[in-house]
Amino acid sequence: MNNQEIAGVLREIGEYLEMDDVPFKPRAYEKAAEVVSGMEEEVSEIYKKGGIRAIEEIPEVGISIAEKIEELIKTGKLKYYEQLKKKTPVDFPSFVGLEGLGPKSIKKLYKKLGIKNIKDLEKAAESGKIRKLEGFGKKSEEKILAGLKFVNRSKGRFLLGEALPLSETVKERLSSLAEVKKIIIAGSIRRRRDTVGDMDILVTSDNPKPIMDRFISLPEVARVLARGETKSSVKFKGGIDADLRIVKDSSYGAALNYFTGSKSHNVALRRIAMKEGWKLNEYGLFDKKGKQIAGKNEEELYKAFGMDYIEPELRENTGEIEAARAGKLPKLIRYGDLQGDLQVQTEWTDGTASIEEMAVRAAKLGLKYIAITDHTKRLAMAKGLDEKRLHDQGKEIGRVNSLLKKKGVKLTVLKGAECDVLKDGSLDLKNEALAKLDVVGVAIHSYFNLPAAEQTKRLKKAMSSPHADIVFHPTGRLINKRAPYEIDMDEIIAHAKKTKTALEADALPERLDLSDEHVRKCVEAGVRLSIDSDAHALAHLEFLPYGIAQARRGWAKKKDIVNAWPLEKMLNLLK
DNA sequence: GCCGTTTTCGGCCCGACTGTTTTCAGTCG
Repeated sequence: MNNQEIAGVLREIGEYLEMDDVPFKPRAYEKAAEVVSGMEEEVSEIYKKGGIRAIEEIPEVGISIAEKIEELIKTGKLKYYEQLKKKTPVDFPSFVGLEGLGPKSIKKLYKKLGIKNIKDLEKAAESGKIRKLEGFGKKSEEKILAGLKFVNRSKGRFLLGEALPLSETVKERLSSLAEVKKIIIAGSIRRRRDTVGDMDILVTSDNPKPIMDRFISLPEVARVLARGETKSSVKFKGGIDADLRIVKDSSYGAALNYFTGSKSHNVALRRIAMKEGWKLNEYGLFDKKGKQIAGKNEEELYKAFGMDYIEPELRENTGEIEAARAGKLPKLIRYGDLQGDLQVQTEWTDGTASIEEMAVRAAKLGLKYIAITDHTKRLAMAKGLDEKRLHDQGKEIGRVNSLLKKKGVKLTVLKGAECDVLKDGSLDLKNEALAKLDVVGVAIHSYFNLPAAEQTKRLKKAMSSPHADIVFHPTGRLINKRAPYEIDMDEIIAHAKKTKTALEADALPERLDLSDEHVRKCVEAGVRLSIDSDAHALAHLEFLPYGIAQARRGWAKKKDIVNAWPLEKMLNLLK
C-alpha cells in the first residue's frame, strides 16, 4: 500500500468523523493524511526498516494512527475504516472537486435520499429532489448542478509554469484600475511550489467594489464561485480557481503573510502570538488590548516576532521559524545569481535553434557561459550525436566563440553532452570523446521501470565515471504525466558526495527535478547542484528562475550552485 | 487523536461567504 492510498483512507476516516460531529479527531486524521501524502519515502518502507516505532516518529502520527497504518500495510485493510464505511456507505473520493459539499451535507443527502456517489447526486439534482430537502433549497440544487459540470476539469494541481504566467496576466489587468493601491500574487505561487492548487491575489484599496466587479468579469473567468465585499472566488477557463482578497493598506503585511501561507507556517506563527497573549489575523498583529502592533508590511511583522525576515519560498514550517528566531536562516541564492546554463540542446539533436542563436539569446539574458549538451547516439530518435558528429560540433562551437568575441558578446560556449546512461550504467560515448568536453551530463532515458536497487546501482555506476560531471534530470519525473523512476535518492546523494558529481535541478517547469526536499538533502550533505534550463528552444532559456525557485525552497545558497560561480571556478568544481 | 518553552492533561487558527436561516451551520482556505 503506497502513501497516497494510506493518506486516502486517513482522509476518509476524518470525513466520517466530521460527519458525526466528533470533535478534534477529524483534524487529527486530516493532518496525518496531509503529512503522509506529502512524504517522499514510502511509509511501507519506513515500516519495513523500523516497525511501528518508526511510523510513530512521523509528525502528526501518534500511537493510534500508527497502529491503523500498520494494519493497512500488513493486511491492505482497516477494520475501523470498514466499520465507518458500513455505517455510512458513501463514496467520498467521487465527491472530490465538487465545491460546497462537505461531510455534513453528504451525510444528509445519504440519510434522506440514499445518495452514495456523484452519479446518485446528479440524478437527484436533475429530478429536483434536493431543493425540497430541509437545509437545502433551490440555489443549493443549482449550485450542485453547475458544479457537476466542472468536476472532472478541475482535479489535481497545476504546474507553476502554467499558473504563474496566468497570474501575471490577471495582475496586469487589475493593476490598471485607479482604485488598486497595491496588488500582489500570494499563496503557493508566491512560495513557488512546483505545483499549485489555486491562485491567491491580494489587493489593497479603500474602494473595493470596482475591483471586484472587474475581477469577476475578466475574460479568463468561466464561473463565479463567490462574490463578497472583500473576497471573491472564480474558476478560470483553464480549470484553476482564484481568490481575490481586498484589505486596507494598513493591513497589507499581515494579509500578505496570511495569504502567502503556507497554512502550517501561519498556524505556527499564530501559536507564537497566542503564547504572547497577542492575536494574529489577516488584518494585523494585535496585543491584549486590541492595539495593532504590526501588520503594515511583512518585515515589520516578523520583526515583532523577534525573527529575521523569512523568504516566501521557505514558509513551509520545516524549521524556518526556529532558524529565523535564532538568526540562522541561510542567505538564499537570488534570482539573478546564475552566471551560466549547463544544459542546452540545439538543432544538432532535438532542439530547434542553432548554437549561435542559443548563445546570443543567453547573452541577452545576462549569462556569461552556456554548455551545449546535445543528446548522444543511443537516442537515435533525437538524432543523438556519435563521436564523429560530437567532434564536428566542437569545431562549430569554436567558430561561434570566435564570432561572439568579434561581435563583443561576453559569453563563452562550452562543449558538452547529455550522455545517455545505458541499461548497465555504462555511458553511451567513448571515454576519449568525453575527455575532450568541458561539461558532461549523464542522464537516464530508458528502462524507467527497473527496480529501485537496480536503478540506483545503474546511476551510481554512471556517476563513477571520471568524466560524469552532472546528473541531468536525476528523477526523470514529468509532473502530472510520469512518476519519477524508482531510485534511492539518499544513496545517490551520498554517492554524489563521494564522486564529486553535481546533481541537476532541472528548471523545465514540467520536470523541476530535483524536488525542494531533494535540494535540501543535497545542501545538507554538501553536494553541489547545477540549475539548468534544459532548453530545447530559445524561449526555454527563460525557465531558469523556475529552477532557482526550487533551489531556494530547498534552502540552497549561492555557493551550493556550480553555475552561480564564474566560469573558471565553475570548471574547477567539475571533475 | 496529537502535542508539549502549557510537557502526560487540556488545549486544539481564524475569518469570509453562502444559503437558508431569523441568529447560524457548513464550507473553504
